[in-house]
Amino acid sequence: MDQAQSLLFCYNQYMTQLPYDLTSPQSILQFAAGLSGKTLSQAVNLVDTLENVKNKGDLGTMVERYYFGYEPNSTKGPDFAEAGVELKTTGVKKASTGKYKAKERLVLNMIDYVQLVDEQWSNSSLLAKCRVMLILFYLYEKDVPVFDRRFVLDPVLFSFPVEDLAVIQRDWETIRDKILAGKAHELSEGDTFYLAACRKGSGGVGEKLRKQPFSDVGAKSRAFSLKPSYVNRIINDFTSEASSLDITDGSIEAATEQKFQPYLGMAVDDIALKLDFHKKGKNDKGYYSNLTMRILGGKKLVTAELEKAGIEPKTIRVNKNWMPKEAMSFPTFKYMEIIDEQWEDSKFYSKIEQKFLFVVYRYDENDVLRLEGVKYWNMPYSDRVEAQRVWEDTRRRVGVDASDLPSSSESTVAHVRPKGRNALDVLPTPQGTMLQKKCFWLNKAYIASQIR
DNA sequence: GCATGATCATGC
DNA sequence: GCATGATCATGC
Repeated sequence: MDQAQSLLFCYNQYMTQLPYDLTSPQSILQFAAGLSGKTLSQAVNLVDTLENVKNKGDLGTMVERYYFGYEPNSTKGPDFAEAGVELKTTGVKKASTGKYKAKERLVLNMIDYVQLVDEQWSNSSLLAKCRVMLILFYLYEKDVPVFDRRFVLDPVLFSFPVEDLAVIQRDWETIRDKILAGKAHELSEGDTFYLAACRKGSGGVGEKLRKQPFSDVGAKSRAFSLKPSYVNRIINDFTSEASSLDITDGSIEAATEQKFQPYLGMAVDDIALKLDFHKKGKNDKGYYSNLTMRILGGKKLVTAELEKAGIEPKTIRVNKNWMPKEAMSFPTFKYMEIIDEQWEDSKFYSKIEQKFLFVVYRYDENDVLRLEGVKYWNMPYSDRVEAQRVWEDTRRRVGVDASDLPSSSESTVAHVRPKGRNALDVLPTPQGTMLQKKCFWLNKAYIASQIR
């Protein structure tokens, strides 16, 4: 064994417990997200000697070996066979508009001219390998070694949308038909729309041409690939900028607030246009919350990342006098459980102990709703004492008569109110009745006093 | 206009 | 299928 192999051996021994579930695409994706905003050498402890630095190296191979901890294969099936996921690592460039664009086509797999003519689309080797792909995007920079190139977009677990699949199948058949006609040597990327037969191989004068089944003319080797324009669509539709909350200078607060900066003072309708995220109807109750999540995450929601960072965003709409339109709800509690709980073990306790990010939208003098500002907030101690009193009063009263719980007139801070899918969404009570689900709420006037 | 009750769309 | 964030709806 040379040094690289022996190090790798130790590494694999150490990694017998992989930090992700090999059989679960979601788990693999989640683990891949750990690369977001980082370079490979930041993500794993790479020893320079492991790879020949002068050799430009293949980032995809290195990611498989050192990040995911398995030895790259060139089998026909997907890289993560159990999960049916093929790993792709591809470069992007930053366009003058600031958006990321594909540096080049995304190569899927080599075309075997002889074998292809015997395949049907449904049993094609292309589909077998690339039905689901985990795509990682790194920023291409010419003179930077591959392991120092940064993964700039979130990874995408990609399967072809059905409407695209129809086009791709036609493209695939177009390519196969050309080989059937003995014209493999005439293949061109321009023959097709999304899927293309791109040149792949050494090229040049000494290139060994490949055999094709229905002609004696040798053909240059080609691979199935997704055209750059198609990769750009994947980037636009499925990614958001990585490191949106990847904290480099240690301040989660600053990183988060920065995300809101461009939208401060902007009318909600304009934010909606800019993010291309629109209210689905009068009853789209999650809209402002989701809009907030998209300001933070671009085209996708970012709940999980925020949770990890210990941030709970709360969207508050206020009128021009800064009075919230609504009270603030928390998770429901179970009547049969709360009676045996201690305050410090309760969900409400853990909620109000944590830090919130208040995202305030305000109706201006002309009744236009605008993003007014964001503010980190924790509940002051004296109010937590009052919240505890309300909670303990609730626990006591659930035991007596669960239908009579603290209302908002009984405390300046919190009250109890229904919160369920509908009137049929009920839970058992100690009295043997079924009662609508309820939760703790922070009073409207209390929130008003806090955002002032 | 406010307190209270009822419910919606969404993500996991 | 359900918890969740949040808003809508209603009656006083």
